[in-house]
Amino acid sequence: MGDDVVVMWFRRDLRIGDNPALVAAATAGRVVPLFVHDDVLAGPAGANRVASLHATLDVLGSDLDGALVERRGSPTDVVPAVAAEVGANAVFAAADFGPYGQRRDEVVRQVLAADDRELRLVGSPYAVAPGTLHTKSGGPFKVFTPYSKAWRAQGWDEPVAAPREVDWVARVRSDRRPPTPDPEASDRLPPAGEHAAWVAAERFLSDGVDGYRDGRNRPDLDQTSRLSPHLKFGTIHPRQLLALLGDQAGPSTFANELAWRDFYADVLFHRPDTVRRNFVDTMDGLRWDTGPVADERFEAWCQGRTGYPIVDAGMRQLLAEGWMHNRVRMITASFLVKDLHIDWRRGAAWFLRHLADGDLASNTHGWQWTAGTGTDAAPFFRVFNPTLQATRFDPEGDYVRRYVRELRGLSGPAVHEPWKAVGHLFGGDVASYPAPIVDHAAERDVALERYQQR
DNA sequence: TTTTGAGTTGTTCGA
DNA sequence: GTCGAACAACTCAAA
Repeated sequence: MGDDVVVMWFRRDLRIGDNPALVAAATAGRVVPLFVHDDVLAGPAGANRVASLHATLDVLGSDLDGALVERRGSPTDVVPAVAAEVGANAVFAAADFGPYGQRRDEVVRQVLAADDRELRLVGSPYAVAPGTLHTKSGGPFKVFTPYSKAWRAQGWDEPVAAPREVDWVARVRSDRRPPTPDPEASDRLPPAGEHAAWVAAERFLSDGVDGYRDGRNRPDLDQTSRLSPHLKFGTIHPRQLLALLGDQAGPSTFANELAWRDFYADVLFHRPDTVRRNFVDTMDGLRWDTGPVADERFEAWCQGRTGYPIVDAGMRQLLAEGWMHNRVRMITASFLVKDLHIDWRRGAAWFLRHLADGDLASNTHGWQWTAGTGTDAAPFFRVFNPTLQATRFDPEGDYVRRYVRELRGLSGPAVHEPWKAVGHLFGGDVASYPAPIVDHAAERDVALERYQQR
């Protein structure tokens, strides 16, 4: 380590342990740790994700003894400016494979190069980086199962230790952070930062992972990993989780979920257009409802007032916590697309805004899967029945009662079908709950017809 | 080139 | 209540 100064540009890898870019930076010289608040990325981020980001940066900042530099602006201006300001000959970062990140990094690379500085991308937020795996004929995978086999065969690196000593450059100026849309949002979110990620990971892997395969589908139970916000901000890396799983990683359902994350990142990397466009263009003729009635229904869905308790519970959990149980994400998404016939893009945008863990690749392709426009487009006749899903996965109705206060007077699974209850027998609150805004059986037929006609 | 088997997460119907 | 079949037919991945 000489007198050289380098910049470590943190993006979505907000941790010190197992951070290959940081190791490379620390080896190259004295390090200026930088985070750039980019208004382009902040635009679609709602209060929950902004609060989650700020809380994560607070922890990282204190872990770095206050050396973290936060600037606001476009990274294509800010990163070269900071590099020039501190006299850095190189900027280190983990690669970003998203559509915007790819364009941004290419511009940053060029601007830096014009000043004889280097952008060095080391590592990625994935166990297997997008673009790595190919079918035998050389193309990208479009089906998950063969991808996951190649993914396991590929394997992943061991985690790297945190650099023993980093010579952080102190006292570089920071900008004021952009304002938080909702200052109270952080009170509703789980603890952020690298240490909290480890606590969550060890809790889950020591006593949760066994019940995960079946329990993860039960929103009334707490049997998911709750690691998605940490994976989103990189306070933990999937490679670290796979190492903790050890020999169990092979068959485990949880490792499979990590493979899904990598798969969708790979799909988006090869098809950046699918943020807006259908992955399968044979679905482009699908007719979506628009206009005032559709807008009113969309609003009812957003606010959790559709009259279908499991849907409303999920949508209210999203607003309250910036997180929704995965099974319920599928139920609510299916309801928007198949029962309300509203374009998956509107639902995807709403989710991305309000989810603290909102990830472009997983969110986009999760929605496309539900809409039947994405990978595995064939079984388009798969329409979730919200009441059947509710009774199957929230058998006692505990999840619904947690988020839909009006229905707390209904006990057991009766809460899933309030239209069968006689309001006055169960106290006044049930009467204030909306009647179903559409009839599922009828809308199911409409959806099937549209999918056939397209 | 052709063939073959398979594809996250489902629902409904009828026996 | 439980079970298997049908749903409609397409595309992918590998042999």
